[in-house]
Amino acid sequence: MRYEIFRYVSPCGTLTYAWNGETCSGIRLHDKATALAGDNNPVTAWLDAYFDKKPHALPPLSMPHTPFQSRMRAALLAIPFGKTRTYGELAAALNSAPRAIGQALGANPLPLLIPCHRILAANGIGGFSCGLGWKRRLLAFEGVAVATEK
DNA sequence: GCATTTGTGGCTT
DNA sequence: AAGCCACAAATGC
Repeated sequence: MRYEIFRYVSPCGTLTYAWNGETCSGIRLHDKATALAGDNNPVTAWLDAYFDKKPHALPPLSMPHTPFQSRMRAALLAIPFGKTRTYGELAAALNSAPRAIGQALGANPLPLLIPCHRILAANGIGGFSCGLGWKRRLLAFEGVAVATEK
């Protein structure tokens, strides 16, 4: 399977994603030197819409590696724009445990497309797999005030 | 109140 | 099968 790394410049920074022509298999939130210029992929379209605060259907994503991530994905996608949930809430929704959620989210190969950045700790911002700075920027972009910051 | 510890539950490799 | 986790709630002080 051949895939290419594309680059997308967003208001929150530069990110790169792997697009094999059919599905998005992964996304990285740091610039990659070998990244190609972004093109009219569904992923780019989605990102464009997202950063324009417009609703848009997700591009074809490579299926999660585990069934639970599927549920998690659904739960995450259910979070409206600009809203956040806590790990505990999400855990309750998935009938799971907060730490497990963190683990699963951290291993999520598709951050941002699956809004894992909207998950905050009960009294903090929590963490982010691809750099906490991104999370803060994204939340700020969505107009979410993080309580923990001070 | 604040700091630390413990419990939890399951995901990832 | 063992380690790992981006939490949370409960104690101890």
